[in-house]
Amino acid sequence: MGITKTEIFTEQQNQIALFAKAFGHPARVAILEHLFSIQECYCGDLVDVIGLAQPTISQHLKELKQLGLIKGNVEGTSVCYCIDGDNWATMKEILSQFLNQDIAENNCC
Amino acid sequence: MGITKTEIFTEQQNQIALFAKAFGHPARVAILEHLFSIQECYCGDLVDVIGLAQPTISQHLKELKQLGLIKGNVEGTSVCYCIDGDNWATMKEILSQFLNQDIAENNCC
DNA sequence: CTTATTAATCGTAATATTGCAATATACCAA
DNA sequence: TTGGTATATTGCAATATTACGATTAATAAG
Repeated sequence: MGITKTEIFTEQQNQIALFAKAFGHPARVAILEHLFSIQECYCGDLVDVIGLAQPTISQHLKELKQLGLIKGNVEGTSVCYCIDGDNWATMKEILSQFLNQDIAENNCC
Repeated sequence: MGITKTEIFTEQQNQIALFAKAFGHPARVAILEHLFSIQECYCGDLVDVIGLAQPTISQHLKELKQLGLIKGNVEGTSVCYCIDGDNWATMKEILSQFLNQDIAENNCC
């Protein structure tokens, strides 16, 4: 059916999945890495750096913005994007808890 | 087009995206959380616990296994699944490096 | 051998995602 | 006002994902 049954999962499980999905495409990984490395940049810069069409980059930026991971600041005809540090920290905390679960030694495999 | 242009991204960016995609669905998050909490379990257990149909759970297990995050051990007609500790640690290292990037203080937003 | 049990696979429907051309919008400069 | 620039939005085609019924495969039990 292509539709995820979110209602049968906990809010925490859905939230982890939502954040993880943001990193589930290399273009969004590349956008975030670029933002980390140069602090701030414009949509057009990302189009040049990454090599996808402008509407495609714009769409990926929109998803990251809707999740709160980045912020956009209008400067004339340009929009300057950067990481939203507070929300990034929150997301990091949620994902880290999931990643850092303790692994048992004696299991079936 | 629905197809990701993996060839224009670095191997590291694609790998982060691949791992993140594994956590991009709450059913797989739930499967992994359950495996962490009880160390090992059978496919049928997960069907009961999570509430998706058996073929659906089997499909999610297959994806996690292909990525190397879990292992399956055949026991008669059952298959016992558990976390693959080594590969989990590798994945955790790769994702942590991405999540723990330093955030600049003075940016445009 | 027959039957039950468990999980994998196949086939398919419904929906989501990716990517881009075309267009729209918003702002600036002359 | 006109033209240029930067980004967002729309519409659409191609592909991927999610979910499950039906079936198959493999083993165990009687």
